[in-house]
Amino acid sequence: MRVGELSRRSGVSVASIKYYLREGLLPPGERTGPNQAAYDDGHVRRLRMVRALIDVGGLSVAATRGVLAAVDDPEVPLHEALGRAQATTTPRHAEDADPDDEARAGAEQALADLVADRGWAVSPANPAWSTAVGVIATYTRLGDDDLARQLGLYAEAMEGVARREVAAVVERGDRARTVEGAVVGTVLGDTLLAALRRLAQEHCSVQLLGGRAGADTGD
Amino acid sequence: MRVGELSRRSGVSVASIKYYLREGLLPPGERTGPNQAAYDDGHVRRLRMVRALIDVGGLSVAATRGVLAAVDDPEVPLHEALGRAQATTTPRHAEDADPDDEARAGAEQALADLVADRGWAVSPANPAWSTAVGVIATYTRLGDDDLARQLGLYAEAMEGVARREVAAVVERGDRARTVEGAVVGTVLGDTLLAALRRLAQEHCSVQLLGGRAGADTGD
DNA sequence: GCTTATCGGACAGTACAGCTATCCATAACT
DNA sequence: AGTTATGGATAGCTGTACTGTCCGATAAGC
Repeated sequence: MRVGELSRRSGVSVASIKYYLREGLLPPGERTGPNQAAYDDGHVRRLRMVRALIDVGGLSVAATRGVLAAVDDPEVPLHEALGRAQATTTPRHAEDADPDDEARAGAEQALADLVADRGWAVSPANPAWSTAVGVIATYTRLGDDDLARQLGLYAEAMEGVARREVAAVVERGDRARTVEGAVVGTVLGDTLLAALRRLAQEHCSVQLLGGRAGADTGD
Repeated sequence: MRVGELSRRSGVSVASIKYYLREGLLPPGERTGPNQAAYDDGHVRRLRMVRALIDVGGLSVAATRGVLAAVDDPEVPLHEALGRAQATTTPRHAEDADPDDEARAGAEQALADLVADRGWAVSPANPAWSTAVGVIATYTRLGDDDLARQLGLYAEAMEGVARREVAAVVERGDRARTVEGAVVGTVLGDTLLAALRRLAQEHCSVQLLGGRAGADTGD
């Protein structure tokens, strides 16, 4: 198939397909002549994945490229591919380490304690680590310590989720599909969890505060 | 205090403060002359909150303005303010309802079943509803049904989190602080939960797959 | 009282992301 | 043979989030 059909089948405009080709999100088609190329179902799949990561997962084009690179490279062992995919999907909050930042130091300690309590084997080099530290620090800086007190609860909930997710990922055969599924699951899972949290909040809020559900029309 | 000091105390440049004033994220200072105004600690707090929502929570300036509008309006009852804050912080995935979209219809059903199973009292008008439907539909469209099978787990985890969060919010006095805390908790909580999920995944992945932690340096 | 820094306000300009449009020589359908 | 589509390159567009510059007015230091 050529771009026209690829576009029709994927719902992505030809112009955007060309853009994704340029940006390396979509591998070039197989050449059938000096200026002619053919695409296959793999391209349709890939295109759908790109749109899912960008539109639903909210990744940037650059982050998407990073994720796909990890998915594609068969050299990389599974657990590392997952880690790398994770790393590229975790937005980096630079923060640039203000040396005497009390809030951040406290947050770092709080997270270290939490991890120790739960017996987690994690490395502070994981970008998620500094993201978490940043959030905790921000929260305490805003003068609210609720979130800090709920940290254990959050960690427990996420451990339960992660355990089942990792187990589900591991018990599969095909590496390519495994990595792909894990990546999509990680990225889309964030969005899904956030949405379910809001629905659960609405439910609990109705229960406790009475009245109608909170989120009528918004804006 | 005037802009210069406000800038120093908040770490936000004067130019950005002026921008936030123009965009209505920061209320104008109290006028002390035809072209002179004074700011107070409330402005410092507000500015910190703006940066937290934008930098850490990843909200756009427009979304931030919506959130703050809900926080500020004392007419709105608490549970509705929370809902509206929620609505504005839930990114709208337009989707524009393709009429015969099988995946979406199935996803809608799956979510309805889930909500019924758990006995949640939620309205499909909640923007989080259509976000969740969109994610589930995308997942099935990508040909993977793991996430769909994990839906119940996700919902359970989020219900546990939400129950404690709502309880924590309700038991406070001051309305303004309550709403503010809830908003910040909702927005920053998303980021924190995502980060903790990744850390938990790393831990579980190390346990199950052996080898080093997955997220060494990334990209 | 005079100088110099700072202020608020308005508006133009910048940087980047993510497309979108146009052009052109070739190739494919009809 | 003529219309339409293709690959490839490059220019342009739209939106977001600032940043820089200019202005006349004011405040602060001497």
